[in-house]
Formats: sequence, C-alpha cells, structure tokens
Amino acid sequence: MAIPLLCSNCLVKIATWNVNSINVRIPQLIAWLRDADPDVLCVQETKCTDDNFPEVVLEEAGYKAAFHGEKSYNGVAIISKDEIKDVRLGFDHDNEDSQKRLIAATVNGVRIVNTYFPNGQALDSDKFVFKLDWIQHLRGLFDEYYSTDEKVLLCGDFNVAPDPADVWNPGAWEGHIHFSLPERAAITYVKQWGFVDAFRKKNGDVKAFSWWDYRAGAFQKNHGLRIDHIWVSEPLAATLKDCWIDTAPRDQEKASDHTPVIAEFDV
DNA sequence: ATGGTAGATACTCTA
Repeated sequence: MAIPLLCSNCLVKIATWNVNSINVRIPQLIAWLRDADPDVLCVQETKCTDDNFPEVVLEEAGYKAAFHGEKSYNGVAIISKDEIKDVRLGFDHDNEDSQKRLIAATVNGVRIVNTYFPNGQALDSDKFVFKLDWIQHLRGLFDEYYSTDEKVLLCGDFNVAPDPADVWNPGAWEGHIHFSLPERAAITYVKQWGFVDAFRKKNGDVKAFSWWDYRAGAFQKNHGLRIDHIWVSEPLAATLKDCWIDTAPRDQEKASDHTPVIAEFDV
C-alpha cells in the first residue's frame, strides 16, 4: 500500500506577517506560532543576515525555515512544519547586492511566493521608480515560471492598498505612497496573471487593516491600511475555507507595526 | 503642513 505523500481532506493554514526584525520579535513570533498553529508562516523584514537567522529557536518550536536575508534591511523567510522544497531566492537578474525581497518554495504541493515589496517612500522618489519596476519583474516571474493551473500562492507585504476599502481615510491617502494610482495599477497587473485576493473572497467589501503606523496612536484610532495580502491561483482559491486578519499581535508590547493575515485551505 | 515612533547602525537611514 502506497504511503500518501500529501495531506488529503485536511486543513492547511498559511499566514503572512511583516515582523519588523525577526530577532526583536522572536518571543512574540514563537508565542503566535503556538497560539495560531499555522502550517506555514511567511515573514518579511527579518532584518538579519542568514547567519543571524533564529533557525534553532524555530526548530525547537517544530518549524523548519528557508530564509533570504541581509544586514539591517529587508529579508524574507518561509517557516513551515512540513518539508520546504525547491527554494528560489530572489529574481534571476539579482546579484549579491540586490535587496532580499523574494523567496519562493513548494510546501505540500503549493507553490508559495513570499514577497516584501519596496516601500517606495514618495511618488517623486527614485525609490518609487524602483518599486514600480520591481512589481513589473514580479509579474514577469509568474509569466515565465508558473501556470495558472497550478496551486500558486503569492503573499507578503505588498506596500500597496488596492482599494478605498483598504484605507482608513481614502480621501486623504489618494495620491500618496501605498495608495497612489500608479502602484495600484502595477499590482492590478500582477493580479491579472490569475490571482484571487483571499481576504476579499471571504470577507466581501469589509474595511479591515493589516498595518498601523507606530506614530500618532494609529492603532488605537484604527488608522490603518490593508497592505499585507494573500493572493491565490484559481485551483487554490477553489479550496479556500477562510481568510482573516489576527489583530491581537498588533496590540501587544513591542509589537510589529504589521499583524498576521491567515488563509485556511481544505486540501 | 508638520511631526509623531521604531529598528539597525554608528553620528542617519528606512519605514
């Protein structure tokens, strides 16, 4: 009798969380893994080199990890209970100086692409040009390597709020970084590859946020943006059971400015 | 319009 390699008729939980320094946040991260019990957690802004990644602590908590980091800035990782296969680090054209913003891997037959989109700073900044260019390259990655017939999941900190419902005061944010038309158009182009927004599929047009500025008591006033996303291909969307934002970690001491987004699949 | 906070680094940058 063959031993099944993949889970069948079971729930798989995949989450994304910008932790804003994984070494500062490791106590909250370990606690959240125990409470929320995700199968996979994609993290962004690890802000550490690969030799400083807290691999052992995660192992003790029952998780393996694949990571792609650098000193001080950026950095992404995929943390998983199950085996992490076929890891990709960055784009084909990246060199050793390229910002570490992309890691992809296959877990239980799902191709996971974990991303930390450039912030862009301001529309008149060189960093904004870099942001739009980076997003174009991301679409290119799906065109080149992946099929919409496969189970593909794109998640991470997109640094873009797609719609007015994703912004606490869309009137004031219109034209500003995170909610300007060029960057919204850029992520729409990525979405048109064949993605479904998991949160919107399960929650309609509800207003909900995944990030609140550290400043001006933004979290207490619920002055937030929904810039952390889980987008899935149609074959994966067909198995989507639920998608939600867990605001509890944002309310803790020493919180990240982002909070986890979780999608649950019946595979 | 300004400045408010946090993290990493090193006397400032990024978000």
